[in-house]
Amino acid sequence: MPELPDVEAYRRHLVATALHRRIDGVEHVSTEMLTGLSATTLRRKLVGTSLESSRRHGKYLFARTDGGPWLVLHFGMTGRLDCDGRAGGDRDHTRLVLALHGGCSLAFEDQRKLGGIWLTDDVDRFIAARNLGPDALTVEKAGFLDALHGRRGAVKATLMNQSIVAGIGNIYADEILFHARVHPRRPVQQLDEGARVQLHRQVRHVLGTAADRNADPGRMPRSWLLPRRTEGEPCPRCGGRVERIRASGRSAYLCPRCQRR
DNA sequence: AGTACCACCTGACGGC
DNA sequence: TGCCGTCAGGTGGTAC
Repeated sequence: MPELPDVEAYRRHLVATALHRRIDGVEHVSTEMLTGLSATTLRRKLVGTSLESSRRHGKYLFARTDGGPWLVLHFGMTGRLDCDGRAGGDRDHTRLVLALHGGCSLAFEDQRKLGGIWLTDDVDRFIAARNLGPDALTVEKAGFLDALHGRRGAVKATLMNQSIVAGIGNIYADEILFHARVHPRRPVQQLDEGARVQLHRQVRHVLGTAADRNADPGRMPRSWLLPRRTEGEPCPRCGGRVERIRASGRSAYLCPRCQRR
């Protein structure tokens, strides 16, 4: 599931459940998920500390220990963060568990192991090293226009390019383009200033709304494309038929009547 | 700079 | 029930 709204929901969940609790143990460490980091080091840096604050940039979640370093999580396609299920819902796919003093255990699960776990001393350097663009939820109009400036590619590929703007994935790219009434294959070049401003508005609106609803697909507005992501379903706006095409190597759903090429 | 394709890994689902 | 192809919300590399 994890695009920006999901990661933001995980961050809020972490803040509500796991901050300021001593980490008594680090369990179920999946070493395949660690890059440039051993399970021993991870344990040594985490046990006895507590998580004191959090950040998110695009699809990356950061949690700062009072010992200094930040724990970094990326959720790939199947990652989840859960602090309720004390026994952990999903032992098979659990990749990291922080046993918290007097509270729940914070469990990171990732069936397909496409996510990752890191430690970093400097979040901004971590972000820069990965070449991430501005965060899509918080980027201001000027920053967004800047990011699009001079781009010649298809608009959907551009929105999903994490080094241009960070946090938009396949599902929400479709949702944003549906609201902005732009066809996914439309070259960015062809969007005038007004269309770009509208696109920025929809980026913030769609991601913000989804995050506030915990990225729960069942809670998305009926006026959205998301509940209608199936070929032939009625467009919630015009009643036309939802179409599925291939765009930038992924499935794209759109309403061909609302989103002209 | 942009695109298309492959790989990573582990499934779920439909057709036969 | 088993086998096979296809698809899945991410990212990184390669080749053109």
